[in-house]
Amino acid sequence: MSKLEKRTITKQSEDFSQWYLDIIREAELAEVAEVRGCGIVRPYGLKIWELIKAELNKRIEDDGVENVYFPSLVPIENLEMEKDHVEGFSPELAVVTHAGGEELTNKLAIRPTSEAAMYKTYAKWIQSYNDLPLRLNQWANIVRWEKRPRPFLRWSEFLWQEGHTVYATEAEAKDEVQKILGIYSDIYKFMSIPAYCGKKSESEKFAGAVETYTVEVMSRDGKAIQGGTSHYLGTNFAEVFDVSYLGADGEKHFGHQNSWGLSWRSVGALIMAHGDDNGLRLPPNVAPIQIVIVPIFKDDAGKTEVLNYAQKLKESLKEYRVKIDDKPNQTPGFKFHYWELKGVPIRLEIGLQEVSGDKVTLFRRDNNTKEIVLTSDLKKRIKELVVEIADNLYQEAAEFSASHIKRIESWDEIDDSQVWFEASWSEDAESEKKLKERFLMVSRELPLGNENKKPNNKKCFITGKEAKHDWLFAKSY
RNA sequence: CGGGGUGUGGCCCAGUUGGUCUAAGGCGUCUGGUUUGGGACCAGAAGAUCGAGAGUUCAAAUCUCUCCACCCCGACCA
Repeated sequence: MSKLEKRTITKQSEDFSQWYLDIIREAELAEVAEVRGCGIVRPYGLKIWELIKAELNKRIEDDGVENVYFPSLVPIENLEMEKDHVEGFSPELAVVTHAGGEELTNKLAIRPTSEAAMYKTYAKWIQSYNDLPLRLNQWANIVRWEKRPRPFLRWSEFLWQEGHTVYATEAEAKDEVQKILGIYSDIYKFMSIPAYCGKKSESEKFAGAVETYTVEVMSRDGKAIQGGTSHYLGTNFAEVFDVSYLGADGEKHFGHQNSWGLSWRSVGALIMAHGDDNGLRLPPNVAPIQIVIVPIFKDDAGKTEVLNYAQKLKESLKEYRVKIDDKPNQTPGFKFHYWELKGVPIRLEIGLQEVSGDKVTLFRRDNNTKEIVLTSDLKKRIKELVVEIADNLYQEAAEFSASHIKRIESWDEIDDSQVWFEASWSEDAESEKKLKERFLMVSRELPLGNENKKPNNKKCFITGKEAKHDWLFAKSY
């Protein structure tokens, strides 16, 4: 019973929201900042983001995108140039009104996204079709004064990557939208999370976009998290900022633009997709520490022997992120719990038993099981396990997601149980509003595979009118 | 912006019909010692102008007023 009292994490089944906050605090990922809605991301939490970032950066650079950096302050009139854009973002703008001890004549917004910050410059850089395509990306901080912040998922200030590209033709631009969507989906797979790719409805798309594509992932409480978006902007912004080029035909044309972004919200998705009642469960790809070695000893003689052995093991595992937890005055049991809470995928327990037997006791966090491995087999076993753990977490999440999407045919089948559902929909905006009002659910996406497919049911599940496609709906964060 | 709630050592919190409160307890921290195979134990220590201001009173963490901050449920939201 005394052990139960030491539990510092609320059970998922009791209060998922509290569980999430507990994990973030106890696993030392982040804490609430002095400024409302902002978070302080601690080293362990930031490292997870940096591992995601490194992988994503590599993929987009491999695809030919270059990194760039624009200022975080944007003249507010730039933001006001595109009508839908300003309507979408003005409520959540943070504005700088004073600087240098004086009131500014031209107010500056802290970027809520960078379309308006970048495209005037794009207009200068692009003169002819020979300057296209222009494919740039920036890693940046963003400020959006949301009414209801949430750690990682919706902080007032957050870090993300935003790609901004310009093509001569619609077809090329739309190709890229899909390619980026694929990269985002791969990034979630890199985190052992299945992503559902699809297109947003009219009401849910990005302010100023022609089309928004999204990757949606499922949290373990059955809610949806928008994991990244890839927008085709058409010539909406190009016409406003004069992003135009002289074509081979000698005529002026507007560029076809895309923007796409993925933020550290993905860290929140990672926590919610894999975490359990004992804490985080990190896939090896994004684990700040992939292997933790816990030495166990009784006296000074044993201590030296065990620590030497641990050191040797660490050196033999150089290709992994390995930590030896040799803190004195903490019992092995304490350390086991601590590193399980932090989600370290593999733990090696080493005591005199292991040293004398030339073996290690290995614990894997994904399924919480132990096995004994001969030291001679350790490298091979770990190489297998890194893959096995990632696959297992992916499988588990995929099965969970799939089993929590149900097909429904009519409004009457919807209940308040918070799971996703698929239904044939008329795509009528009013009906979506009605769904939101009654069940707090909205359309999540028109799945990629359903775009060119007839709906399963000819009748819309809300209006009874003609259905256009099969859509996914869910409550979301 | 509506509805609800909370502010007490680094963290969780007890105390709120005003009076041994000179503010209790747990976690953590520090010192010494014993320990270390699933959240160790003993002894000692440090650490709080009780969210802020004003007021009532012999007496305020406790009552009154004003303000501030944060959290939760919504509205809003790549």
